[in-house]
Amino acid sequence: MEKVFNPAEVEKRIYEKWERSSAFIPKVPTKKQNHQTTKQPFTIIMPPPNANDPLHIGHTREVATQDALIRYHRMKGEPTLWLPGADHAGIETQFVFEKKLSKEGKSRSDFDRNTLYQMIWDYVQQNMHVMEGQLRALGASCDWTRFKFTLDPEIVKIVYRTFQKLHEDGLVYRGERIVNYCPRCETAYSQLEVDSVERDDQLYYLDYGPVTIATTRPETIFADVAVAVNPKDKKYKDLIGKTAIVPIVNREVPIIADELVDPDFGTGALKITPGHDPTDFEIGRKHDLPPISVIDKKGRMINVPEAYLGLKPEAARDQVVADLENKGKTKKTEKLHHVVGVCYKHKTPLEPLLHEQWFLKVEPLVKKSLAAMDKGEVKFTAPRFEKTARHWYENLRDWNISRQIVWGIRIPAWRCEKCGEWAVTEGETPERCNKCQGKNLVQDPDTFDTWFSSGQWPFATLQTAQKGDFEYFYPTSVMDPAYDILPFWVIRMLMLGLYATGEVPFRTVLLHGLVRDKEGQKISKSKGNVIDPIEMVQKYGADALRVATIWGALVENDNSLSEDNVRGQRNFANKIWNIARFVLMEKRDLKSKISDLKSSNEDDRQILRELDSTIQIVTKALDAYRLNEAVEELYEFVWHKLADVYLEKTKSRRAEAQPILEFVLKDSLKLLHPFMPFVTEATWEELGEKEMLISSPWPAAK
RNA sequence: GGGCGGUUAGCUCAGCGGUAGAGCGCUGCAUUCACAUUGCAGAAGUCAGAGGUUCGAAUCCUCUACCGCCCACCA
Repeated sequence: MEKVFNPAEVEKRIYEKWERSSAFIPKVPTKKQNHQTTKQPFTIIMPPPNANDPLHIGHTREVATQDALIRYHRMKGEPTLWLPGADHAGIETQFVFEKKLSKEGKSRSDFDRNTLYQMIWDYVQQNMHVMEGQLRALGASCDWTRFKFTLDPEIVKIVYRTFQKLHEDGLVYRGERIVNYCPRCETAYSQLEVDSVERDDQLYYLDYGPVTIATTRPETIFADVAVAVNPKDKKYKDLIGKTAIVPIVNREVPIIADELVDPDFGTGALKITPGHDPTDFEIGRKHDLPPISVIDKKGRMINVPEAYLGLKPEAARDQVVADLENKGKTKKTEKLHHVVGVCYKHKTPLEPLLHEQWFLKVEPLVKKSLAAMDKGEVKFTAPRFEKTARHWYENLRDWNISRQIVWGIRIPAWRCEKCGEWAVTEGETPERCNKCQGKNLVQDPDTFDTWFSSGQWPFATLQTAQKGDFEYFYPTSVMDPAYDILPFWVIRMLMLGLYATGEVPFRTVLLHGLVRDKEGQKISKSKGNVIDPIEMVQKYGADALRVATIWGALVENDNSLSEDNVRGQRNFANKIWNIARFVLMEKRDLKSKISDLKSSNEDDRQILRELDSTIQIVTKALDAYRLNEAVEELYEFVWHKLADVYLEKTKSRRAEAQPILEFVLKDSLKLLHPFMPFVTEATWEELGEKEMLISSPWPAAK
């Protein structure tokens, strides 16, 4: 044995050995066996990383966490499945690709839809293997034979089917609504893809005849259809039912009453612009006032007097403000500090616009999800995340699932050009319109929101991986993404999983924290504190990096990663290796069994007692997802109790202690294996064991 | 404005009702006998503050002060 454990030399070989041996593939019992004494399966569907991106340090923690659970349950003899995959990450990936195009002086409009799609497809295929190679380098013991990509045809088919079912059940509808539209990205976003920034704007008090209204967006006055006041507001009581006059265009509009108006804001009178404001849209619908659009999808003024036509809204605002002042219609202005929605990609202000989209009616699905949580069918390891999930469900609005991009699953809906009726299918082009028999059907150019398809991931993967997988492995055991995608993904998986299968998609939700830098700062490119996991693996070994991401903080909490810590864990791996070197220096009795371990020596008895207690603590900690506790306990036992104390004491009676030393080392390797798979397997090899450690049984306390 | 957390040794964090813990860092000593990617010894904390519950509180409750994170259609 080398004096120092060299991870770079063994990791690749060991990973290949595991993979070749089919150790990652679960042994699914036959039905007959399953009725007897076979253990329950343990399943984790891996949150699919973005196919186009290399893994970041956060993925290391995710892999370390899930792989530890997977290896532990596998060693306990449960049929264990960890299903890997990749996500097409619609908007993210299309934007990265468009950036690349723009560097070449091109844009998406230079290509037709199919060409663009194919180009992105090729680009993603090129990069997908990077991520897979990195998962291997980290030691992820996932079942590659069941690998899935969110755009695999069989997955797409499932997504189509779900959409069609939702449509049939009336849970999905086509609606013209105010959506958050980014004129720069030329797509609409959902509630979740909107960031907020605080800003100072002018609040203009404008003369609308009998009333004065306050607005930050004077350029939208061309789209005004009413003025609204709160019905309880005494000062306007007599004006309700009368008319106000929109300045510049001198249009008469009704003065209406609606409780959505806050009497304490501005003058208590609100101009109603249903085409460009969500609240106004709602008020407009209640009062049967049709919306008018004066800003188009490229962010230009339309349907307005010549002087403003084609201007960007900001320019139009300046113009309108000037004209209002000339006409003496501006009563006063004041500064307003408020929050505006911006595009989460570019931070450009979003334009609330009318747009036809597919919406998912969320309420019935929310109800079922909450009920499943009430009944304990899904459990959160941290109560605070359950609170967050409930809070989300209670505030969720209908979900806009259409995106105006190419990269994704195209919505299987066709509109009849003749009568306007929509036909939704499981993917095949319909022959004719169901309503008018018209033959001219045009497919919706939009694609699904990525989260709509990934929300179906647990059942979509299992229904298409191998025959019988869904029946055997679903509902899965643990779902473990980072907590920051709880609202994007977890609550959607629960809703869609319950809807499509009638069962929860997972029994336990374990949400892990983020990896931060050594000062506890968030890791970001702009801060320049990114840590490349592969660089760390090459320098210190995968085991060291993995343990460092688990060490020191609860799974659910954020964890600071410092290179010092990684180095410390590398030292620990070396310590393990050197304990084995010490043990192997003595001639060995290969026949020694546990039953031979009756020793009257007090040191022997003590280390065996301590081993027992370690087994108990580690097992209990793993069952409770307290990985840091398990790892810290093992570190203490192996380094300080075994190496520093016991091993030193055996030096005076070396041969006699050999069976105990060997026994304790082997059990220690088993206990450490979920966390440090490479060094433990490499050491196990040196001990001359026939069976691989990955397939060895988990130790039991006496 | 709403929600969720945090405040424990220089740093990063465990502990969550019974005499303050870990890793890293720091200070001394040891020097090659498995490992210097080492060993031994050590310094270091009124557990944010104030009240309360309890025989007993870092741990439970209330309030206060800071610090985070998430959400939000007062135009």
